[in-house]
Parts: sequence; C-alpha cells; structure tokens
Amino acid sequence: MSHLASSSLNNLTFSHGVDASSSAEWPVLIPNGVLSHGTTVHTRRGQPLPLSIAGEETVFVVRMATLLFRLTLPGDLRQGVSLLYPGDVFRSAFVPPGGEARLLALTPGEVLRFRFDAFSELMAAAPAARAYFDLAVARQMARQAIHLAAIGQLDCFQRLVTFLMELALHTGAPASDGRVVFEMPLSRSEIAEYLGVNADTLSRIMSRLRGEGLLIQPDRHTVYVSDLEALAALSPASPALMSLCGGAAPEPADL
Amino acid sequence: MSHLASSSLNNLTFSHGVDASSSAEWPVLIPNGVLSHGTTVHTRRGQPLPLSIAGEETVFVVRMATLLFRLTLPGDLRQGVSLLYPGDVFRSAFVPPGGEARLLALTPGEVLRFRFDAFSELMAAAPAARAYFDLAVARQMARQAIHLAAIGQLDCFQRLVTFLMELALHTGAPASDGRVVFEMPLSRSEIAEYLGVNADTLSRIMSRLRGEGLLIQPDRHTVYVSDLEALAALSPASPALMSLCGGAAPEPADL
DNA sequence: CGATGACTTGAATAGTTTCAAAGCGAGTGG
DNA sequence: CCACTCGCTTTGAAACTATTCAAGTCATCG
Repeated sequence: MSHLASSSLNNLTFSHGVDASSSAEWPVLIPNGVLSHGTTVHTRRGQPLPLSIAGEETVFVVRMATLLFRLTLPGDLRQGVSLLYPGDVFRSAFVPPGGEARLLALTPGEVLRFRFDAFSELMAAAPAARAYFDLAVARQMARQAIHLAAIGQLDCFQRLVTFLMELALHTGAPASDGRVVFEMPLSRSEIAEYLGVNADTLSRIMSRLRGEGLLIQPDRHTVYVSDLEALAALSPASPALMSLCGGAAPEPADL
Repeated sequence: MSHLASSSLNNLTFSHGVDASSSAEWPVLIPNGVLSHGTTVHTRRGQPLPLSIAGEETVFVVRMATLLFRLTLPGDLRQGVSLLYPGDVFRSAFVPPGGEARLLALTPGEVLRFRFDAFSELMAAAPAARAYFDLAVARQMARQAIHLAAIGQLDCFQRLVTFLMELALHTGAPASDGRVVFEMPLSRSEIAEYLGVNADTLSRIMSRLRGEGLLIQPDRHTVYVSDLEALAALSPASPALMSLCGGAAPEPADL
C-alpha cells in the first residue's frame, strides 16, 4: 500500500507507451532538505491537523498518509475539497478565510509540519525544495480541476467511478489475477461529501457496482477492483486522472 | 456584513478609505519586478491564450482582464474551472495533462506572459515577486475550494447567486442608490458550464431573479444588483466569498 | 429585411434526494 | 458467551429538482 507500490501498479497496468524520459513526475520525491526540517506529526484516523500554530501560518508535507481537506458552508454543508497523498503539500492559506475548514488524517501515517515563514526561508535557501513545492502545488491544482469537472459534469455513477479510480491509482496495489486492491480510508458519508452526492444515493450506486462484479468488498474498508480498465472506461475523467497519476509529464503539444 | 460587501468595491472605485491593517490582501499588487519583465499580451474577448510557447511551460499574470480556465472532458463535457481577475496568476502546469484545456480571455485587457524558467529565476532574484506569486496561488486555491463547495453542495439557484456575488465582488462598481453594476463577461452557456448546470435551467433561474427584482439587466451584458446584501443572503457561500474578496486577512482564530 | 445564433419558456422525462424502516457490525456489560 | 445498543449502511417508495427536447422569441448583422 506504499506509494512505491502504487507507482509500480501504474507501470504494470497502463503501458500506454509512456516514454521513460518523463518518468520523474510521480511519485514526487520530497527533497532531503525538506525531510530533515519540520516537525513530524504522527496521525491517527480521523485526527484533525490544526491549521495554525500560535496564530502562524503553516505548511504540511504529507510523508506517508492520506489526508482530506474539507470545507463546511453555513447550514452544515460539508464538501470534501481534496485528498492529499504522500508527496502532497498543504498551506494553511489555501483555506478560504471566514469559512469553517478542516484538514483531517484519514489514515495513520506521518506528516511534516512547518511554520510558513520557516518553510519559506528553507525554500529560498534550497532550490530543490522550492521546485518541489511549486511542482506539488501545480499537480494538486490540476487534480482539483479534474475533481471539479467530475462534480460539475458527471452523474452520480460516473463520479463514484472517478473517485474509485483516483484511490486505485494513488493507493492501490496489484493483487492476483491483475486485480487491484486498496484500503477505503473514507466512510460512505465522507465519500458522499467528497463527491457532492447524497449518502443514500451513493450506497445504491456502490451496490450496483458490486452487483455488476466490478467491485468486490470483503469488508467495508477493503476494495478489490476486478478490471481496472473496465472501471476506467466508465468515467470520462479517467484519461485525465491516469495521465496525472501515471507518470506522464504534460506534453506541450496537448495543451 | 456591510463593511465586507462594500470594501472591495471601495478599493476598486473609490480611494482607500478602508483600514490599512489588512489592505495588502486585495487587490493584490503586482510587484514592479514582475511588471517590467514578461511579454504583454493584449486580449480580445474570446481569445484563447496558448498554454505553451515553443514547447515550454508558461506563466500568465493578469494585469487587467477577466480570464476563464476551462477544462473539457471526453464527450464534450466542458467545465469552467476558475475565473481569473487582475492580480491572478496562471501556470500552465495547473492544467491536467492529457485533457483538453483552454485559457480564454473574456474581456479585452492586458496579460503578462512569461516562460516558466524565466519567471522562476525572476522570483529567485526578487523576494517580492516570490511572495506575490505564492500569495496569488494560495488565494486562487481558496477561491477554487469555494467554487467546488458551491457546485457540490448548492442547488442551481444558490449556485447562480454565488456566481453573481463573485462577479459583483471582483468586478462590480457602486452605482446610484447603493446599487452595484458589473459587466457580464460570460454568455449564458459559459455561465452554465462554470456552474455545472444546464443552460436552459440557468436561463429559467435568471428570469426568476429578474422577476424578484434582485437583478436588473438593461441589456444582456450589463447587470445591476439592487441589493447586494439581499442577494448575498441567498447563498451559503457568500460569507466565504466576501471575506476572501473583501480585504480581510485570514484570522488564525477562525481556522 | 431575412437570416443566424443566442436566449427563453413549456411539457414530459429522468435522475437524485428525502424520509422511513430495516439490516448489519463493533463494542459493552450482564 | 450472549444479548443489547449505537452508529453506519442499505433499500424502498414518494416527492422533487433538474434535464431534455422542441417550439418560440429576441437581438445582431449582413
């Protein structure tokens, strides 16, 4: 379930003639200069990470965990904004002021925490750290654009497929028979919030996917995908997700 | 609520009567080091800005215009991802690889274009440019989080109200009687794409708003909002939008 | 003018949510 | 070890919102 395992999954499952020249995209390596500074936070499932320490802005670097950035609008409207995986970064200034927002750990793991000022100085001193941060932010912007397009344009079924693809690509590991396994770090209602869908509706759709044999769930927190390509074919967002997670650098010709 | 609602308008149109303590937030000042470099692009309405020049990554800095970042998924599913206003930045790496994406000018204006490498060097040399870029990116992240929450959690009516609030706060000017005027830089179908709503449905809702007297449209591209606070009260996303655009710095206590 | 494209509106339909009830699982105390 | 309870999940039927499709209106431009 490590991110190393997931990258090999990508290479094994989707060989779209991805040239090796641009293989450095994923997983993003965290520079040593970053790893050696910062406070290590050990996360528990469900643990909120405080967005400011002593009134100061913070930066988080995900070393080994899955995090959820969640926004709550007045009226108990909760929206999962983004999922953060190893290599991702989060700056407290990403949070809209005035709204209620939380950064939640979904799995046990390790996260590095910095004061923003300190991180900023570190980046000024170490160009590798700077380049890492900029790349990570850009990648997350791109992921959020896909998430937005999925929620805005796709129906419930396609949204769920997109979400499963995201998890499979980021945290999945190959299993027997070309299957893919991953842990489901979100509860049903958390998934529903992330997808902008009603929890009841979501449950129905998952039953449908299970019924069609695309999904196997030995228990509620473990998911087997029988045929990842068949699953991918069910969502228009899959190609974008796969080229973002799959190691291919953006090709200027495609822009 | 009133001081938040009016402060951005004040900044744009009147001279700075707002308190100086948090005045640096909006509008974001583009440092001279940035303004003096880069290629100035004069935009026309509808003009696409090429996301790469000679195969190289680019950075855009919006000086005076409104831009739309639009993503298209297979099957002609177009989603407006974000609107860019003066002071905003766009890096071509924000675009998910493999998907079709466009950066469109919605108004005539001026945009600065850089090769990413050159911009990166500029930022390394000028800390003010670096701080500006980081702040602009963070602010846009926050705005996109609100946009996502609006699309994921609100009904069609509330989404439209949220969109109108966004435009009013960013590009609106006070008119007589405490009214607010702004140009509508998007067509109906573009608004619909931005909000993840059907264009027919959108038209119905605008008629409803006009019927309730909240909106007055002398022509299709000009909008008067009779009572901004009344409009704001119709969307749960308004407080977040207003504190983001209204000049208040994020208060750590709120996080 | 007459034509074209953008916008509006109505009626039928499809998809999603709501509400309520029942099912399952993990943890607790008898 | 079992019954109990609590929270999360599943499922059904009714209600509702939003979409689709088609027809009609408006505006702009040659």
